[in-house]
Amino acid sequence: MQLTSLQQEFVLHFGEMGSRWGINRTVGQIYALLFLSPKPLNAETVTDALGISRSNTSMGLKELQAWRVVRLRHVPGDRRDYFTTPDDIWEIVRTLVAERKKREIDPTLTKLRELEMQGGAGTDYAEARIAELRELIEMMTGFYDEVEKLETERLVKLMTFGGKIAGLIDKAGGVLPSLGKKT
Amino acid sequence: MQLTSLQQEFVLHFGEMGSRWGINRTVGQIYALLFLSPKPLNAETVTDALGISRSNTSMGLKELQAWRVVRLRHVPGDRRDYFTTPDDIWEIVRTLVAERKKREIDPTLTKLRELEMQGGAGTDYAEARIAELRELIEMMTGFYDEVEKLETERLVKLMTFGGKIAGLIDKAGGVLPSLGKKT
DNA sequence: CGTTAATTTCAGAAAAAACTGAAATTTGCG
DNA sequence: CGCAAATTTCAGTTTTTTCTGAAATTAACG
Repeated sequence: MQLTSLQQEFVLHFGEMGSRWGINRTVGQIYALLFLSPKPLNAETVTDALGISRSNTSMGLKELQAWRVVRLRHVPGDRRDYFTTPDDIWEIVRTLVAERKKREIDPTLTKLRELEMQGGAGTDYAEARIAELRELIEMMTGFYDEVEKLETERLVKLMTFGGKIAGLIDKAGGVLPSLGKKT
Repeated sequence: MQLTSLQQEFVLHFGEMGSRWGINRTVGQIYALLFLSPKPLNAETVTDALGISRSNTSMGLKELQAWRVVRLRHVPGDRRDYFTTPDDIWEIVRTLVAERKKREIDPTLTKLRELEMQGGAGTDYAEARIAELRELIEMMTGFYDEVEKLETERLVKLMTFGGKIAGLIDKAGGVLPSLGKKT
C-alpha cells in the first residue's frame, strides 16, 4: 500500500509522539495507519506500508490488542487476520482512558492502600502525605467512574458547557467533603 | 538520610511506575522522596538516600524542574540548593496535567491543524478522521481550560457530585454541538 | 579577586528497549 | 490428517535511554 503524504505525515507524527505517550514508535505508527484506513488491514499490508519487519508488526498488533484499541476482523474467503480501529472515536477515547487508568493509576492506588495498612497509626508527615494522595486519587477515580457511565451525548454536553460550569456547580449545592490541605 | 520502610517502598514504587508514566526510574524516585519529605532536601541528601550518582541526581532534579513539579528553596547560611514539592497536592495535580497536556496533546493538535490545511478540501476518509480527531481534542482541551480555572473548592464539589452528574447535565440544557459519529 | 564548595556538563559505559530474521507453532483448508 | 499459509516466538543485534565519573563551570564567601 502506497501512503498519501497526509497518511505519511500523520503516521510519522504518531510514531514520534509514541515515546511521550508510553508506546514505541512502531506501535504508534501501526495505530495511526489503522486509524486512517477506511477498511481493515492485514499484517502484510501494515508491514510494507511502514517498512518494518513482519515480526515487528506482529508484536505491535499484539500490543495494540492488549490495549484493546484495535479490533480483529475477518474477511470472507481470506484466512488472514485484518485489523481496524473503532469507527466511533469516542469509544477509542473511552478505551484509552480506561486502559491508562488501569496501568498508570490503579497499581499506585493499591500500593498506597497497602502502605497505609502497614503504616503505624502515627502522625508522621510521610503517612499523612500518602493518605492525602490516596484520597485525591480516589476522588478523581470516583469522578471518572461517574463520567465514564455517561452516554456520549451527555458527555459532550458536559464538555461544552463552557463558562457555565462554575455557576452550575454552585447551583447544585452539595456538601464539601473535608479534602483541603489539612486532613 | 536513612529511609523508613514506608519511604523505601513508596520510593521504589514510584521508580517502577516511572516507566509507565513516561519518566525514568531515578526521576520517579527523586520525586517520591521529595514528596514525602517534610522539609526541603539538597542534592547530596537525595544522592545518598537513593544510592545514585551525584550527576544523575543533578539531571533528575533538572528534569523535575522542567516539569515544574519541584521548587528550589534556600536555607539561610547554607549555600546549597534545596528542593521541595508543593504542600498543596492539588497544585501538584494541576501542574502535572498542564505539563502533560503541553507535551502530549498540544503538539498533536498543532499537527492535525497543519494536516487539515494541507489536505485538499476532498472528502477522503483519512481527512475526515483527522478532522474528527481534531474536533474531539479541541472539545476536550476546551473543557480542560474551563475546569482548570476553577478554584479547588469548586473542583472538589464537581468531582464529588456522584450520581447527580447526569441529572445536572440534563437540567442545564444547552445546545448539543454536532459532534457525533457522523460529522 | 582568589579559593573552594556546589553544581552542571558531557563523553563514554551500562542497561534497557526495540527490532530482525529464522525457526517454531498455529490455523484452516482440501 | 497432511499441507501450506499465516502468525508468533525468540535469540541475537541494533538502537535508544539512562547512568556515571571526571572535568568544567558557577557561585558565594573571605
